[in-house]
Amino acid sequence: MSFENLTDRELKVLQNLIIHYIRTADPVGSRVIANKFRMGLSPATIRNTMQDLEELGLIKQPHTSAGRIPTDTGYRLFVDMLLKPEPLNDTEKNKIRNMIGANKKGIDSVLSQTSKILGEITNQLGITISPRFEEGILTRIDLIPVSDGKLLVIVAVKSGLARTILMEVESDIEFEELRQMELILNERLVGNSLGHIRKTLNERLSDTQCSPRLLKLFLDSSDEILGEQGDEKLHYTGADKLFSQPEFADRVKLTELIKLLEGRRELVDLVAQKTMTEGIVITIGGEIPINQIQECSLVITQYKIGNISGTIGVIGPTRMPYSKLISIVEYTAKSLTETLSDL
Amino acid sequence: MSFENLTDRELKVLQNLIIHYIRTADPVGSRVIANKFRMGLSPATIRNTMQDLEELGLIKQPHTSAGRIPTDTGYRLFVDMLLKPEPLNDTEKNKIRNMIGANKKGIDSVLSQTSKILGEITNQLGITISPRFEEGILTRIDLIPVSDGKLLVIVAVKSGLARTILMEVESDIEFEELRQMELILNERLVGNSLGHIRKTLNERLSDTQCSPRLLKLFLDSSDEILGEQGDEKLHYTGADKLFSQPEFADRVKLTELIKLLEGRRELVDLVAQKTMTEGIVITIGGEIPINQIQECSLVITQYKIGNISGTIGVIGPTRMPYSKLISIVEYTAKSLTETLSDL
DNA sequence: GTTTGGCAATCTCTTATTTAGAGTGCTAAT
DNA sequence: ATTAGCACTCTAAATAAGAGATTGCCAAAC
Repeated sequence: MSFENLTDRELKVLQNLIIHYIRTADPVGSRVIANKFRMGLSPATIRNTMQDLEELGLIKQPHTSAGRIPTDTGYRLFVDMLLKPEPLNDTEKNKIRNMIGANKKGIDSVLSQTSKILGEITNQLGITISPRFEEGILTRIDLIPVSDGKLLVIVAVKSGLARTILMEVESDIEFEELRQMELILNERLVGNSLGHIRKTLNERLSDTQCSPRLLKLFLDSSDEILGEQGDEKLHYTGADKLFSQPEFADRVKLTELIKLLEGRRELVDLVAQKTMTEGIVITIGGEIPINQIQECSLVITQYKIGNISGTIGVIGPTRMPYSKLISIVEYTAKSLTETLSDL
Repeated sequence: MSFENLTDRELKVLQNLIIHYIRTADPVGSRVIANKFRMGLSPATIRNTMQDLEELGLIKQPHTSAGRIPTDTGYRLFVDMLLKPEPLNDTEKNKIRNMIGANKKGIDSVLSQTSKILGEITNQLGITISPRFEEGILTRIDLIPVSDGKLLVIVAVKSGLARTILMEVESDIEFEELRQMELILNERLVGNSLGHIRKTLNERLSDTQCSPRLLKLFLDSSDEILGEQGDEKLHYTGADKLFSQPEFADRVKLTELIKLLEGRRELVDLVAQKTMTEGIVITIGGEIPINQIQECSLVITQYKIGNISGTIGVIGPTRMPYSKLISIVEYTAKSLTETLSDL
């Protein structure tokens, strides 16, 4: 359904209604809109307009004789057409930047810290997902024997990120054997993205004449080494913020949400998929393909470390202050990208 | 206060009361104890005994005309003297072992999985804390230049655990310089525990004649490299289990608990401290020095990986099935230790 | 043709009131 | 020492009553 021929008045009423509802969480009546927003119209007139909006499926009544609340469709229209992003003031910007910069002990801790900031200043659930290593361009592989029978594989990608994997090997592997393998790997793989390498690994290494057992080991563990999806780490902070929101008054919903968060996988997949594109992505209510959070919205965006990207954002009830959140998430991603390129 | 001169009857009544209360979460009245537990005494007699127990501070009434519930002291006595550990059956044992073994992609994922098991089969909040690296005996240090200006430090300790730290260095460090530093570090530090090394680092390296700038860098980053407290990772799973318990009916308590969990640090410190000793440690209610969870109990124990130890256990309301939990936590720790030494 | 005031109707939310039930503590009898 | 009996207390659930909000619609006003 297209809403292009909505009158100005209808748009204005919808906008005010949503703004007010986001603030108060109470169904909004015609009187409130007429008085609080000084539209120069009587409640009765507003009522008529509201009836129209309801017929269009943009707002609804929880029950007769309550005011109206926005539907998902209403929020969608609001977000797409009526929303004016609320810029951050300097205090807020500084707070974000300082908090992200405060703790530079590695990317993981920065991300954890970032989810905390997001949670804190948005009053929603802040989430961060670690970079999709797959996208990284391999710059180097090292094979280091540590203790007996252990081999440490170091996969370094552009922009200084590195992953280490500890592998089990037969204990009688010769140093020279390793050296040679290392050489071949670097020769043939460097410069490509891990994801690409993983897909084409067999061909790339097919005609080598290095140690067959090492080769086999490497091929067998390729998923682990090169990063098969599933190792993106999810950080979330601010669950307590959601608890105090009226939409989570229902214990069952709360429980479901926590289960989802603790399960991680499902959420990571969802978010990762939604954010293949650049810029802020907003997903509202039923647009989310996960049952447990269909009364929630997602505001997410990408951050970058080198040419690898990851995702940050917030989850909260559909009744969330989108205009503010967009600015916050955007700025936080920007700051995060900067901080990460620093280190 | 000592409770050594409690009569058999008093002990028995206390025991039954606690057992029943743990099951039902309802204050237990004299009738229930007299009838359900076939003590051969009338409710009136039980009432008298209960009055004694109340005077001793072992049980209390939520209000007149409710039954009694145990106090923290009561639980303590119960745990120390009256509890018969409930052995696991084979099904349970298998489930634990299989689930831990199912996912061997590195210690972190095993620990995460373990917290999940604990949560699931105890119906409490399962927690795991990663090994205290400090206790590890250094077997080797590698310094590997990765990209320009990045140095990867690999710290390997006994039992095949290794930690990697990515460091910033000046980009014109020579290979030979590194090699030499590496040699010296290995020579002087290997064989000691990281914690010990950290404390004595300055003396140990004082009279070396290796690259001064590398030395300085290393000394400056020693905390990061050798493991200053603070990097023990906390995994927890099963928060939703707690939500459905009546003791968390109060939203505020729930919120506080979540905040605590998300804060991590405080909980890690508490648990780590409680578990310096071997064996199961049970901490009940007010014995916990954290306000937010004073109506909770902790059942924790150590696991080992090589000679390094970490902690696992459960958190739940003081009204928890201690006798079962002890067995579960104990067996899980044992299985975990085995699994970890495998890999 | 819009817009508005008026008003009955509807529904929720809050607060009281009542009632039923459980458990205690005490006393007197066993 | 144990127990039956009983008045008393307090909670929890059910019911009732009342207050408040908002709507939809109609007829009047602009």
